[in-house]
This record gives sequence, structure tokens and C-alpha cells, in this order.
Amino acid sequence: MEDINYIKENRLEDTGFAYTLKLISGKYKMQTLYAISLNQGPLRYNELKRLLTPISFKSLANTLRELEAAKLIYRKEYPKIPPKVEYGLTKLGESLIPVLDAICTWGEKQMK
Amino acid sequence: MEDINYIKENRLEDTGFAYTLKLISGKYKMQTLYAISLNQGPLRYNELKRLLTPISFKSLANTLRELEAAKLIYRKEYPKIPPKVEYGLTKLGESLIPVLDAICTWGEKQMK
DNA sequence: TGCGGTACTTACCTAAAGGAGAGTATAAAT
DNA sequence: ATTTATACTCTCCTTTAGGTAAGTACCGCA
Repeated sequence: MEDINYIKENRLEDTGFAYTLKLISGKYKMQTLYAISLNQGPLRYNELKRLLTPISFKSLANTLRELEAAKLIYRKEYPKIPPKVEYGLTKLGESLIPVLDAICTWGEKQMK
Repeated sequence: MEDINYIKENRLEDTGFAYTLKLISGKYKMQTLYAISLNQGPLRYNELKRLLTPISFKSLANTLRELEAAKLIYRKEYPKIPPKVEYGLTKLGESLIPVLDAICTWGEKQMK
């Protein structure tokens, strides 16, 4: 770091938008979080696959990995055969639900 | 329309998410709306360009055209030389601001 | 006479997102 | 012995978003 005065005008570059969007942008991320929320409890991989139809295996796996990395969901593995894995909301994930609600209900109001 | 019973399970395909996102997803759409909102009045093309740095001409033009097509902003052209064009929020656009606020403030809270 | 300012468009290129379809491990059930 | 079920991964392909750089039209100003 050199003591240069970086130009900091009234820019919008670093607002919370970019931050929030990094976590929830993607075709199915919000739906995934919402589905778990509506279920009022964790969901299994194939349950999510069905609810998020027509999502592909690849997208679902990616979506879940990224949401987990963002600490919005947790992954719990039951080591048995056939395998069982559950995905649930973390506290952080739950704190996003009201925001998702706002996005969803605004859209529904306009769709009519 | 034929009277076939389409399968309608508990899917999340057609929630308001997809609808809202079609309108506001993109690297600069929310910031654009937010910038106009913060300015409490319409902004000119080059003012937006500066505020949305480092946006490119192409992205800005695209962003504005799409927001206008979505009826979230209006475009007002003053036929003089050099040209002057203003972009402002429509009623619909204004109705989205609280949603954008929620997205932005959630992000800011997590950034700390 | 040529430069600057405004609001763009056009052509080309790259990177990232997402889809399709096949393959994997393991054990219980038939 | 074969099928079924779960939760994935892997490879290849197409689509889309966005960036770069240049060009355009018009007039006032020096």
C-alpha cells in the first residue's frame, strides 16, 4: 500500500449489490434457497432436483457447492448405502429469506 | 388451448423470481436504477457512464435499452445539438426501489 | 478550418454459465 | 445374476454477457 489518494468519487461500484449478487446470482440459487425455506427443513439432493425441474445434475451440484461455500446452506452427509445427503439453511441463509421474499412477491404482483 | 391437465406439481419454475430477475439481472441494472433513485431525478447518459464506472459504452446502452423495454425507466430526448438525453424512473421502476434497497443493505451488512 | 462535446452504433473477441448424456460406487432387493 | 436407488462426476458443446476499440452525426467555438 502506498499513500496515494485513490480517486473515490460518488461511485456505486462497491455497494452491497455486488456483494449480495455474487452469492445469489445464478439461474437456480434463489429458488434453491426458497425451496428449502418453504419446506421448513432440509431437503435431499433428488428432492431438490425434482423441485427445481428442469435443472441439470451439473447445475444442481454447482449451485449447492456455491451456496455451501457462501455459508448460506449446510450439507449433511449420512454415510450409508444408498447415500443420503441433506441440504439445509444456515442462520445466514435464513437472514436472506426476507430479501428473496421481496424479489419473489414483486415479480408475482407484476405477472398477474 | 386443449383441455389437457398439465402436470402442475409443487414446482418453483414460475415463481416471481424468474420474472423479477429477467428484468434486473445484469452487471449494472440495479446500480443504474439505484443511481437514478439516489439522484432524485433523471440522469443523462454521460452522467450515468461516470457513476457506473467502469461500465463500457456498449453495456450502458444495452442496460438502458433493456430497462426501458421493461418499462422501469423512461428515455426523454431533447432534440438539439449536441444531443441531450435523460433517463428517469417510471412508476414501475420506483416500485422496485424498496426491493433493491433490501438487496443492497443485506450485502452491506455482511461486508463490514 | 479543424477541435471538442454528446450520445450513441458496429464489429470482433473472450470468458463464464449452463445443458446433454454418459459413467461411478455400493449394497439391498428380486 | 440383474435391477434399482442415491448422489454425484466428467467431458463436450452451445449460448450469452460483457469488454475493446473504432466509427458516426452535428454544431458551436477558437
